[in-house]
Amino acid sequence: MGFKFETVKASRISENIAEQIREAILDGKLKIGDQLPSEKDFANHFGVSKSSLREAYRVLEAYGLLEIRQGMSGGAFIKQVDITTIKDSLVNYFFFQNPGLREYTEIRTFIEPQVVRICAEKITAEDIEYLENNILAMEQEPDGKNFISDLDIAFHKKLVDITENKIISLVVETIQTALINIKRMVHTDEQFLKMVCEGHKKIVAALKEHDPEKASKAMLKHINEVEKGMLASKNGSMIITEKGLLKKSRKS
Amino acid sequence: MGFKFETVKASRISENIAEQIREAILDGKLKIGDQLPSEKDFANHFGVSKSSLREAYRVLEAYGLLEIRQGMSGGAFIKQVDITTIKDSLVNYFFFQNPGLREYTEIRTFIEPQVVRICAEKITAEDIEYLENNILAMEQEPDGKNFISDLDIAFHKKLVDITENKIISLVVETIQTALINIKRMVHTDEQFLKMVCEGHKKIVAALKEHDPEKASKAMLKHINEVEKGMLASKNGSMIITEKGLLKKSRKS
DNA sequence: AAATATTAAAACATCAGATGTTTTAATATT
DNA sequence: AATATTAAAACATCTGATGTTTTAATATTT
Repeated sequence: MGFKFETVKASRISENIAEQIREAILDGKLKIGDQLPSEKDFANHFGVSKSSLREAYRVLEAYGLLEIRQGMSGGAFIKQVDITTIKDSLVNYFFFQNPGLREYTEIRTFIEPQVVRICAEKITAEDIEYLENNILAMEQEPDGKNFISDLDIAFHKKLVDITENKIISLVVETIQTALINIKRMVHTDEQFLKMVCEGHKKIVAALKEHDPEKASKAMLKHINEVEKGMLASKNGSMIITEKGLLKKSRKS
Repeated sequence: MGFKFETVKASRISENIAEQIREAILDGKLKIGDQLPSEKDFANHFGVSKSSLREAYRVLEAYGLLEIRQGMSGGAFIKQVDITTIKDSLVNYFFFQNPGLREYTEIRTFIEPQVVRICAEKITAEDIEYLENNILAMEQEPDGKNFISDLDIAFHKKLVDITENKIISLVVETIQTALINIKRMVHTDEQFLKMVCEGHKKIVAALKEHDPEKASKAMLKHINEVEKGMLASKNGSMIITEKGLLKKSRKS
């Protein structure tokens, strides 16, 4: 025939309803905070059973578009999709894709040096103060643990936020979160922590001088050092490799 | 208290079940293609009603982790999350974030010039043939329409795929898709189309010479030209601006 | 009068069981 | 051998009952 038809999925009532509501949101007909009718009323309105409507609500809730509250003044309310929902679905997606550490590092080396280039121009005194406090906190942390990870995420997130680019924010934050999950599995020693702090310090120093080139180079160096550090570190059951990311070497 | 407790959400049976299954997948206990018990059996196993189990299945389906088929040898099967699921959730997310055209262009200028830099080294004769055919097809297309968009996506996707970086692929493909949706709303004239083709040609030419620097510059120029072109184009009801992306100017 | 306790109602959460629809494998028919 | 029929497994939907949460209104106590 020279072309292919799209595959059609048998329409399920709940899907139909969920899609109608989603489209109403995307068309601007339903706004954040708007309350949908109660299960009973809405089911009647659509002429379907409560179960079908409830399934539609569950799906929209999974999309992050709906918040459902129990109780007297409860109900179904349109909600802004939050970044956690997105991160979760990316976790699901990347679980099957299983990117290598190299892939994470590569995209970071593309984006983050450019990010700090912009930061070098736009950064304010308060931003710098925030970053310096962040580094101090990281240094004073007795023995790493996961609190460090949060500080690390916060550091890179702060820089990205300065660019005021929501897409870049999402991308960097997501990668950062994924990397942290890997880091948690390996033993990050004193030396690794020191290396991270030093890297961050040099970046901030360059930003203080409003030197884009210097900041960019410092960031690039930092990212590559972190990768090297992660490849070097290991613990009993996990190994991080460039490809395959992490393999359980445990024989159970 | 010096710290904050996490907010707890009242546990719903369906959520509990969905999370258990999701974790089994992420733990590798359930593999792609594995079939879950039938609604009846699994509900019995959990000691819950069929409706609760069905709601859990709906949620997992929304996550893209489950495929449910009707019929005799049907049932619930573990599925690899596909990119469409992710794109859809990003559409939901960005609907509320509403990034400006500038933000899309900016991250493209970060990533894609670097992508072609890698391509300049790794590209094969077949790749080049594919890209050249893509450009030819685009030129021969009588009057734009949306077929062009698919070719445009395919062109950039091909380049990204050469890098063999699944994360970059996802990011670029998602941005490309989002941009296409915007492009569809404005009138892209003959001139715009020609500009895109010329841009693509120059990129391919540089790749043929395996010149990373040249390819990178050509890509950067192309991306910026496309942005300029989109800002210039308009139709009756839509205007594209750097910020706010697109506004309906229709007074209804 | 103010603080506290009780109560009622709205809305979701769950359950149980009946009925319908889809899909496929097995069987029967041509 | 090809086609048509049938049976069964599994999901899809419906109905209606009961339980749980939450809040607002009311009553009670101090």
